[in-house]
Amino acid sequence: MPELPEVETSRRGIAPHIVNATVTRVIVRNRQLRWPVSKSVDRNLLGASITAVDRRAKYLLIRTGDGAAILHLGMSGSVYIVDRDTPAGVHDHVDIQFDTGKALRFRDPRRFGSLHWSKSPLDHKLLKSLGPEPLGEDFGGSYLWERARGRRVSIKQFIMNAQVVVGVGNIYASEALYLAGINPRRAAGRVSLQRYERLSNSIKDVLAKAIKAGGTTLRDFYGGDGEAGYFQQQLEVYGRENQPCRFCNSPITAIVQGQRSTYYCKQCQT
DNA sequence: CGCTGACCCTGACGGC
DNA sequence: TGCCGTCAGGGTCAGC
Repeated sequence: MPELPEVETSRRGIAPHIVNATVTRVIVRNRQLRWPVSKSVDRNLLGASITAVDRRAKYLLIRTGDGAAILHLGMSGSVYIVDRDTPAGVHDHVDIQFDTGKALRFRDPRRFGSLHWSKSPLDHKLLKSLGPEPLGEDFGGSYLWERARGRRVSIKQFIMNAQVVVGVGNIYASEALYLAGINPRRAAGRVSLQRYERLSNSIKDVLAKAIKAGGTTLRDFYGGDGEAGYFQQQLEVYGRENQPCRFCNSPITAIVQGQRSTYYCKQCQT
C-alpha cells in the first residue's frame, strides 16, 4: 500500500497529535509482524515523551529522548490517531496511548509491516545501508548514472532498489519512467547520463506531487488524519492496461518484472 | 558482487 | 450465492 508519499502523508498526519505527548500505555495485540515485535519497544516507549516523528525511506521514526520506535507499514499497514478507548479491530496490532486521551493505532492486515526499537535508528541494520532520499540534495542524474555502471538489471528494478535510492515503489517507478520516456525493460547500465537527469527529475516531480495530493488511495490508504489521498487521479500509466496513452493514444502495456507489475507506453517509452 | 525467484500474510475481486 | 484462482502500493533472503 504505502510508498514514500503515503508514508510522508501519514507522518504529517500523526506528528501534530503525538509530538510532546507522553506515552501512558503500549498495547501490542499481535507481536507476529514481519519480524516479532520485541518487548523492548513497549518498555522504551512507556513513560517517554515523543520529541519528533521523522521519516527515513519508508520508515517512520517515532523519537523519544532515548531513541526511536522504527515503524514500517509494509504493503497493507496504516497508522491512525484514535480516541484511546476506540474498540480495536482484528488487524489493529498496536496502540500507543498518550496522556492526551488519544492513541496512535497501527493496523496491518497482511502483517508485512514491522516495529523495532533502536537507540540510534539511522544505524539500525534495516536503515544503515539505504540509498539517498530521492527528494534530497545528494540524489540526481549523475548519481544514478554512476551507480548504474555495469548493471544489467532493468531500469525499473534498479530505481526500486532501496540500496540505490529509497522510496520509489511500484506505482511511482512506472510513473517516473513514463514521464522520462524510458522503457522500463532497458538495462540500467544502458541508459545515458542525459536520460538519467530526466529520470531523476521525474522521480522528484512525481513524488513531490503525490505528497502534495496526500498520496495515492487505490484501495484503502488514508493518511494519519483519515483523509484519502487523491493522486490516483493523476496516474498516467499505473493500473491503466489497454487504456489509451494520454500523449499518443496507443494502449498502455502491462508486463511483470521481478514479480511486480509494470505499466508503460510502448510508443512513448524507448 | 549482481541478479532471480521464493516467501511472508490477508482480503478483494472477477469468472464460472 | 459460493468457490477458486489471481492479484495487491513492501521487503528479505537463499542460492546461483
